[in-house]
Amino acid sequence: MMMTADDIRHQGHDHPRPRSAAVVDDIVAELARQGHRATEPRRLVISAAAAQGRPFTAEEVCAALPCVGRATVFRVLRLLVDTNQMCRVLREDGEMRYRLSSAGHHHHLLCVACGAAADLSGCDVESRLREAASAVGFQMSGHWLEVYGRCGDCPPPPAGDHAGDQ
Amino acid sequence: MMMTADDIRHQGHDHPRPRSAAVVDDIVAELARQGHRATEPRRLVISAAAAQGRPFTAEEVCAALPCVGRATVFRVLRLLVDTNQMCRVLREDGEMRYRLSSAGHHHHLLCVACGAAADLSGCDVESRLREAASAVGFQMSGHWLEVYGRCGDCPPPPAGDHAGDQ
DNA sequence: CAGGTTATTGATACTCGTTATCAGCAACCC
DNA sequence: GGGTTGCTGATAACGAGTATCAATAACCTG
Repeated sequence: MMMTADDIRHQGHDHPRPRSAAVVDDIVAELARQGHRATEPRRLVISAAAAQGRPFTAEEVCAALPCVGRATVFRVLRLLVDTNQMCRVLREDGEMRYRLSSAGHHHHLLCVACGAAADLSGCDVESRLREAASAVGFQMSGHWLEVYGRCGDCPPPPAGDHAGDQ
Repeated sequence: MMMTADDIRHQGHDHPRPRSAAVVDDIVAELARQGHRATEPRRLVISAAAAQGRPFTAEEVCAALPCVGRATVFRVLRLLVDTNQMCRVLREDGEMRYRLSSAGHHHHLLCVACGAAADLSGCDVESRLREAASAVGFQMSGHWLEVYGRCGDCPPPPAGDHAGDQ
């Protein structure tokens, strides 16, 4: 009766083990390395997360996985965040979403048109901020940065318009 | 039976109209200019917000103003955010707080020790980000940045601990 | 591979912050 | 002063996330 993790990747690929399956395995392996069990619900949630093309909400995962309990979805997401395998993304309107990301510290480029996210790194904001902060006697220890705009795949808004966006 | 706005400023000042009263008047005037009525509950909420020394939650305002309904507190806070008289502040733990601020775009230095906030401006992160974003075909239109650390008034953490970095 | 431990699950009730509803009230304008 | 109509307060509802707890299933060990 239970769906398997592979049932989730229904993206039309012909390959028996698409990239997402490897991603799932990697994450599950990392969880195991940290003493967490490799359960089917976890695989399912991770797989569903990997299948998302953009930052997603817990609710979306719940909807995609009716066979997995709500509480479990939240638990797995939190576990992934706690083990640094997933990061939280703050949308411009204040909504918090999730995104798989095993990278270390980084920032996001969030497309306000299509909702896609890309990682931003190789940017030295950090040192700049540290300087500016210390100039007013503030010792910086961390920061949160999200960048909003329009990704390369989205057509620019018609010049001089007020329609079609908001 | 209703408290007046002035009853709220009980900070030990002797002046009949402390600075906060002027702040309240300014904000109420701006609201009026935009077609919103100058009601007593609004004055009370704004006054309570102005009395806060650091970013606050709606709950704190509710507690400080038992005579004002919960819904109204939230309504006024939202109105102030929508009219750009107040900004939202994201704490490191993800909690959202409010802060009066009529300034334009700016960022916050948030002290993780005492919870105080200071505005950060005169920092050219914006242009840096714009460059870094456009380098990957992303047209930046906005950003959200919070800086965490320790303000000048808070003693540095005891040497040799791990607090303060990540 | 059976068998025991124990982490994990799912259903549900609950919390918390915030918003919707709606009748009554009170700013504002004339 | 009196009428419009925006605003208020009480309350119900909401959405995201967590606590509870008995039942289940991973993993270890033999």
